[in-house]
This record gives sequence, structure tokens and C-alpha cells, in this order.
Amino acid sequence: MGQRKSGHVTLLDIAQASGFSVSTVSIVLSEAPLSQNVASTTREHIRSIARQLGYHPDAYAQSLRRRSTQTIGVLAFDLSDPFCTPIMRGIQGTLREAGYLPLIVDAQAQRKLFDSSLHMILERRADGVIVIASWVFEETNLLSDVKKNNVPIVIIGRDLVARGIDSILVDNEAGGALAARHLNDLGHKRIAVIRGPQEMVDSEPRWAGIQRTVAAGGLEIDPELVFELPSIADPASGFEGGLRTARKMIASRCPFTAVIAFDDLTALGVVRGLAEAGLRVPQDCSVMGFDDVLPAEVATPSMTTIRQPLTEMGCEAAQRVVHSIRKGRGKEEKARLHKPFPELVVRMSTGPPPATIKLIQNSSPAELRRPRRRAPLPV
Amino acid sequence: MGQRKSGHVTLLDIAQASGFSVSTVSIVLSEAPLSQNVASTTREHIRSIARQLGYHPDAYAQSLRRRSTQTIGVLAFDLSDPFCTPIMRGIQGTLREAGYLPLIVDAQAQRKLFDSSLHMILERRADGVIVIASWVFEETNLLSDVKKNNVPIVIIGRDLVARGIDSILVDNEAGGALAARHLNDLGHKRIAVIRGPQEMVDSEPRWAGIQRTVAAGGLEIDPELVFELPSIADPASGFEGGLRTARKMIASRCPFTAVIAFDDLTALGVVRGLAEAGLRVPQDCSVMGFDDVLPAEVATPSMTTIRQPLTEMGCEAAQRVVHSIRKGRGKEEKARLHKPFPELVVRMSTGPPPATIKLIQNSSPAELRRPRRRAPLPV
DNA sequence: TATATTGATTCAAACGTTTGAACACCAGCG
DNA sequence: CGCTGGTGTTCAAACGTTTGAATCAATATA
Repeated sequence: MGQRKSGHVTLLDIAQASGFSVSTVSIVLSEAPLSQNVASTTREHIRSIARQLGYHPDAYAQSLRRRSTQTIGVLAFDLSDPFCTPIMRGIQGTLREAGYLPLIVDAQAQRKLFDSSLHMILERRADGVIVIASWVFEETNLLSDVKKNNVPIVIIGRDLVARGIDSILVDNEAGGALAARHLNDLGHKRIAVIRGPQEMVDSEPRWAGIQRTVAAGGLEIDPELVFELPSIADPASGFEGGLRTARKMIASRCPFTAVIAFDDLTALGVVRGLAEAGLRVPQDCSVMGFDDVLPAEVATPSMTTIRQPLTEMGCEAAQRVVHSIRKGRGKEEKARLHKPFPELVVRMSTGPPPATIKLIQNSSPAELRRPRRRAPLPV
Repeated sequence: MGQRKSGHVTLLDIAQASGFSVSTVSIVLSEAPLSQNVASTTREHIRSIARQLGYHPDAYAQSLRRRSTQTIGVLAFDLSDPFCTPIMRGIQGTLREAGYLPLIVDAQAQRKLFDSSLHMILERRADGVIVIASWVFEETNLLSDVKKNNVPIVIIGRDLVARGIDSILVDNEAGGALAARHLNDLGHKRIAVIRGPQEMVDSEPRWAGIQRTVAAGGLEIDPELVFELPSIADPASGFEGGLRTARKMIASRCPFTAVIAFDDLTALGVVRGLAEAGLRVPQDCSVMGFDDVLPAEVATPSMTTIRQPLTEMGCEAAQRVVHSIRKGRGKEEKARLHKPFPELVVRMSTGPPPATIKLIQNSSPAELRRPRRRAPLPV
């Protein structure tokens, strides 16, 4: 057959097989403007041979010559995290429309892979970069290499405007407020909160939003009911963290009727922990998550949660890079922060508080043992 | 700065900045064997300039020249399906070790994207291809183009040995048997089965395995309790399908104490449907899934399921392509089928059957209405 | 002194494309 | 006959690398 040593069919193969020159073949197959001038018989002939030989143009050679790859590097902190997938959807949809190809890279929740992945993207000459960040995110100075090679970059899940990088980050404060408001409206007075691990930037503003709202309702959160997930490297740790925290919560015997968890997986862990203790959701205790990922939707009871507009965020990110690219490489615009609004999704895991708080059914019923009073929290 | 019109720092830039030739710079930076001969002062000088300018070699130019991309195309039918993610993990881990880069492509559960994605992979000159198939999988003749360009290919989730393609597919028959056996051991006599949509190849053997095992126990499955998911294009349809089927099941008033669902998402749908009718899992009815994906694990009650060794399957696939590549391009080995064994994972969604079957609590209790006797099913 | 040997560096061709410029042919026009 | 203007095709350079062969000192060997 027409195989070269490389094993791939090239223009030269087709040229030889058809009797025309490489140029002509190229012009025909790439449908260059000049191809109008090529005799239609020739065109057909060349095309048929190409089909027959199973020719596919070499994207590498093309990009080298054209000096543009039409490619956007997409660096996801962990492709197996259900949080990433709707974002990817959004990105891919938009990129496709714009005629760009995503170069998907998975950091697999490993810090060290972040750096090498970025390297890779640079070497692949992506025309732009989108980073989906999360707890596993190295403040790598490779980001400045990206700028040095003036490749536009957008980051989702982190505010890096200060470093001159376009950022997209949900309004966490509003999200926290939304959650607190919902429980407030249902009549909950004793709400437990599981904060995210310290290094997560989302954690603080969500907590602030919760506090602000609870305070507005004339209440406060009992400090004994505030927990924090441990710093983690482990990706599926959300669920485990929630489970363990729930156990702790119950063991502490400090009464509560609702839990706001840091994210959906954590919330699912809490549900499990409550179930272990014989507590039903939402009859005995309401549980809320954050993000709205698939497992939250398909669990029973389905999870009430604060939905991040993940798909839209992906679209937005893609639009921005593409825009930056088209705008022209030199044009340094001021980096902007986009703060989409989250949305309350009421499902089945929340309801009115129980008439009496039963804490642990199988041991001494410690109903309503009021905890010692504490000083109000600092604002 | 040292920016060319392309906006990327090249060897030439460094050559000019350092006063050495492009060759020398290349030899130093790519750490070619010859670089031993280069004066160490020169080496350092060149390296420092490269660092300073933020140089990254152009993977396109490199691959073009080296005639090898060290890249494996990975075509996933739907990256947002939790089924894919452990496979991807396995693939990526193994590829990384072997020094290959995955070129991840997402068909986003759209048939038409399959073709263009394969095109893309060919154009990107992947040294090999791994396809993760499922219901959305076009029997595209592009697969023969892949062979024409003699790129080794492995498919997961489909048996395409007949077409000369290495295949990896879980032993579905054994899986079905495992599930049936488990329920049998627990003492269930009236088992409902939700088969997969017709076009899914997994469906038939699973059903065969179930039947074989049930028959071995001297029982049979009531044909009234056999359902089939509709043919679907929609990806998240598993859950919906399970939910709807459960409703139908309950409405039919034909008694059952356990359900074997086609996959985990379907099983979660069933749980929801049962809950709607006030039935508890596993006290009133046991439910089993298949695959063992994340949502099954974090649901409460956690889902008893038949685990596919997805990560291992990914590893295996990667090893095979890499092996085929190393083996040499021409060497046409006979295509093989790898049939990994599934594993029963007992969790909380299954238990002994209830003493009395309560079907729908709020309407007339149709306990144990025995269905009309049927002829035994064909083996 | 002539000739290997080694060390440090460079030449130049090649990888598979694209594309501006050039070429060869033919028709029609003055 | 010399021009102009198509039409159909090819030349050759370029994209950024890599690499076998070549170059050129300087030093060691005969």
C-alpha cells in the first residue's frame, strides 16, 4: 500500500498516486481558495484517491505551517470529580462553536501534576488556557510563563485577578446566605455548619453569608455546631469528611435540626452519618449541600442544595479566552472577575424542624439539653 | 522582548540571544547525547537564557521531526458519565508510566461526535487509540481508517474482535449470575429485573446469567417482573428510566421482594420510586445495581452492586496499546478479547426479604397474589 | 612534521504542510 | 505579432525542530 516509513499516508503519497504535485493535492484537500481554479476532474480524482488511501492531514504539520493550533488547553484539577463535568460540558460546547479544539488535561487531584500539565499545554502551543481550580491548585509561577508566551488564560474557581488573570468564581457569600435563608424560612433555629478545609477560598465567604443571614434573623450559630473539614489531598474525602463530622456532631449531644454542609458530597456523608444513628432526613434533621452535582440529584432523598451555574461558568470561560485571542495577542486588557449568582434548589432533604429534637435514639434521650451559653460571635 | 511574530519563544530566539547556533541550543535543551560534548559553561549559559525567556519547545515541531507524538488518543463516549472516570484514571496512570500522553476526547454522548472525534485523533497522529464505548457508539467505518494508518486500537465495553480489534469487556454473564446468586442466598423468591436498552450489548448476557442462576436454584423469574429500559439517547436517562420502571412495577401489583437493575443509576432511580410509594430499602425491598460508580457508593443506603474493575480495565487497555506500539507497527497480531471478572460488592441496599410483601401501603394490600403459572423460560 | 584523536560547534536536510509567486498554455483583441 | 487575461498547475520557501555529517581548532601520537 501507500505507507511511508512513518506509517501515515501523506500528501506525497497521494501526489504520487495521482500524478499531480503535492501543491495541487494540498490545495484541493484543504479546500484553499485556489481550489476553484483546479479542474473539477482533477479535484474529484484527487479526492477519491485520498479517500481510498485513508488520508488524514497531519495536524502537527498543519499547525506548524499555519502557526496556529486552534486549540485551547483545559486543565481540570480532577476529571473524576462530578464538579468538573458540567463545567467541561460548557467549555466544550462553546469551544466547538467557536471552532476551537479543547486540549483536555487532567491533574488527577495531584498537586505536582499541575505544573507538568501546564508545561504540556504550553508545549502543545494552545492558543489559550482555561484552568478549573479547586483545593488542589498550586500557585505555580508557571502562570507567568503562560503570560510570557502571551497566551490568554482564564481560571474558574479562584480569584486571581490580583495576578492579572481573568477569574470566574461563584458568589459564595450569596450562596451561604441563600442556604441560611432557606433553613431560616423553614423555622430552623439550631443549625450546624460544616465549613470547608482552610485552604479552600470558598469556605470563608460562604460562612460569612451564613452568619450574616442568620444574624439578620435575630439568631446566631452555636459555636459548638461549627465544624471544619480537615485539609485534604484525598479527592473523595468530601463524603468521608461529612460522615465523620456527622458522627462527631451526634456524639457531642449538642442539639441541632439542620446541617449546612460545605458541598454535596459532604452533605451525603452527613446523611449517612445521621442514618447510622437512626435519624431520618428530613423528618429528624434537614441537610443541605452546595454545588449541585449528580450524586446529590440521584440520592434519595434528593439533596436540597445551592446550585452553581457550572455549565454557564464553563461557557463564560470559553467565551472569554476566545475573545481574548481574537482581540489580539498584545492588547493587555485589565483582568476581570466574574461572579455568577448561585441558585437555591429545593429538593427533599430539607423540611421543617421536628417538634422535639431526638438526638440519639438508642441511648439516653438527651432531648433539648441546652448547651452552655457562649459569647456572641465576632462579626 | 524576544517575541517572534508567532508570539512564542523559539530556538532561534535563544540562539540569537546567546550567540550560539540553533543546533547547539537544540542539543543542549533537548539533552541529546551530543550534549556531553558541549562545554559546560555553554550549557549553563544557554539554559539560563532559555529559562529567562520562558522557552518551551514546540511539541508540534518536535513531533513532526521525530515522527512520533508519544500520544494515545482516548475517546470517551461521555466524560461526564461516572462510569468513564475510573477507566480514565486507569488509562492515565498507565500511560504516564509508559511515557505516553493521553489525548482525551469527549464524544459527549452524541453519536455524531464519535466520527469527528476519531478524525481528530487521527489528524493528531496519535500513536494508538483507546475507545471507551457504550450505548452511544457508532459502528463507524472510520475504524478501518485507523487500521489503514496502522494505528493500534483497543476498545473497552464492546466486543469487536470479529472486526480485528482488541476488546475489553466485563464478563456480563458472570455478573448477572453473581447478582442473582446474592439475592438467592438472601432468600428472595420474587425478583424483578430491569434489563438494559436493546442496543446495549451488555444487556443480553447479564440476563442470561441471572436466568441461569435462578434456574439452578429451582426457581424462575416471573415474566411480568421483567422490564426493559427504553432505547435512549439521553445520558442521564438511567436514573429516570429506573424511576419510571419502579412506578410501573408497583402499579402492576405483581409482588416482588428484590430488584436487579441494569446499572447503578437505574438502581438509584428504583430506590427513589420505591420511596415514593413508601417502601423502604432494604427492609421492604432489596435493590441491586451494576458497575459500582460513585453515586452508588455515596447514596444512603449504599448500593449493593456488581463491580466492574473499571480502573484495571483502563490499565489493561493502556498496556495493550502501548504493547502493540512497541511490538512494531506491521506485526499484525490476532485481536484478543479480555473478559475481566466482576465482583459482588455487598452494601446496604440488600437484605433478607420481608416476612410479608407489602406492595403499596396506602391502597388495598395485595399481598402475595400469585401470578398465573407460566411455561419455564428457554435456556 | 604530518597525522590521528578528541572536543566543541555548526551545516544542512528532513519531517508534512501551506501559500505567494511563477509558469505554461490557450483564447481573444488590437 | 505582441498583449492581456484567464485557467490549471507547479516551484520553492517557510514553520520549529532534530540529527548525521561536516567543520575546525587544539592536542596527542607516530
